[in-house]
Amino acid sequence: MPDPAPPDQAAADSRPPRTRSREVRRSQLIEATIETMAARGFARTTLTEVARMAGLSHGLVLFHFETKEKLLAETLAYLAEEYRRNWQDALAAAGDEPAAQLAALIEADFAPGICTPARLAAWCAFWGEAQSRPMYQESYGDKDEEYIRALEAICARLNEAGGYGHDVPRIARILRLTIEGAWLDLMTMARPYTVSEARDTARAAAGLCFPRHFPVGRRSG
Amino acid sequence: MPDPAPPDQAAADSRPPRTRSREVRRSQLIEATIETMAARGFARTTLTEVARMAGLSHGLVLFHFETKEKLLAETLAYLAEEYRRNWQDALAAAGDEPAAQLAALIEADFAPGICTPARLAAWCAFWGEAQSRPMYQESYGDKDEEYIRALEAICARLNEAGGYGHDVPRIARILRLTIEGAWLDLMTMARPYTVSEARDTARAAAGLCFPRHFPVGRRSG
DNA sequence: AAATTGATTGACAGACCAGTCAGTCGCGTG
DNA sequence: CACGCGACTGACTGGTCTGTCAATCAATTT
Repeated sequence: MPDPAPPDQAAADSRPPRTRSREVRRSQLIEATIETMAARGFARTTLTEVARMAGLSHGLVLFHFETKEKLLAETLAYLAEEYRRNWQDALAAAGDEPAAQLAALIEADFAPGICTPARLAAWCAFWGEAQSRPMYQESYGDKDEEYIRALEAICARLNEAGGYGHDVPRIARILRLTIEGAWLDLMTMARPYTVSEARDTARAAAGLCFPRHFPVGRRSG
Repeated sequence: MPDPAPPDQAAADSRPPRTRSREVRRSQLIEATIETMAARGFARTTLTEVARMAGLSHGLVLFHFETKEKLLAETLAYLAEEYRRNWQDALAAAGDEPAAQLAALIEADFAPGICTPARLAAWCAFWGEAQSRPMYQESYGDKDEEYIRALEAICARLNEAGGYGHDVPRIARILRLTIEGAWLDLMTMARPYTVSEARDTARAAAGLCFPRHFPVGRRSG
């Protein structure tokens, strides 16, 4: 029933306070969870720490999420959804050419909103714990499968257009592993390289797979 | 691993019992730690659970390792050393041809003694927690750097021999990411593929990088 | 202004866990 | 045989963490 929408920024706070506050708090607590997991890892992430990161009491975390388990599950779902929307939007904006689509996919995976230190670290933390928790695997298992399907479709079109004669699922897997791996290298490596170097590595892999579509870039401008 | 030490051999007990028993127990407890981490993840690995997995009391774990932290650190060091020796032995046995060396490296990474469900899962668990714990990163940071150096050296020789004109560090990184990624896919994927399919993917990546040395694989052998 | 409703707090309870310790067991030695 | 010593056990402790709850606060509504 609340519908008034004055576009004033101070007025934004005067929106229906109960229901809206609920969503604001949940997002805020999920962000705090990501930060905490990045800083302390999965095992040492406590509700008290999450609450302190958000500047709130730990009772409130339970008020909004009921259990710690649910908070973590929702945080993972939040990350997975954010990731999915990111590449899907990029793909939708890339037009119909498969080469442009693949380039857009690579670009999207290293976009600054997604490829953040805290988010990378949180992904790693979840990922390490997930294989012993089926509930977590579902959240990003679906996301991965969708991504794989999209990538294979693009590779199939490139493969046909260029007459490369590749084993499409396998070539798509090599590309995915390079992208994901470069992504995670940014987190793992003792001496990390830059995001743009990671992206260039992924592009180089695309060049190996489809040289006629991604001309092998000597490192020039 | 030449010495998995199957228990229940009366002959094994005839050796100096105190000192040797100490080593046997430590290995046994480290193996139990790997199993426990694979089954329950890092966060839910408790000393009591490790002890029960080994059929011993939890007090004994502390007797041999002093603290839980040290147990985990030694388990990670154990895994890292096992991994390192595996590929270095394979490399040493591969002769002088860089193509054979690269093939041996790939083969070694998917060898049955190393590429075990429990070991893969334990690696994942450590890996997810490590980025918030510098002490862990050291253990496998060194190992990784050694591996990278070896792989780059091989790639450099192949690159020169075949006149490929590759950016060597980058091409070596693509290969490493494919190998590591395929390795971890075995753990992560909701619908996992087989070890031999993972290995074939790594070989296919080698074929993309060095087609004249790794003729695009119809299945050989 | 009083009442209502939902958000928020912090003290508290119950559970669990790492680490301690006093004592037991088993084997080799004097 | 008795003694010593190292391996081993399990009850116990102190601390921490999750989850509960009654009280409080803020924003509407009556």
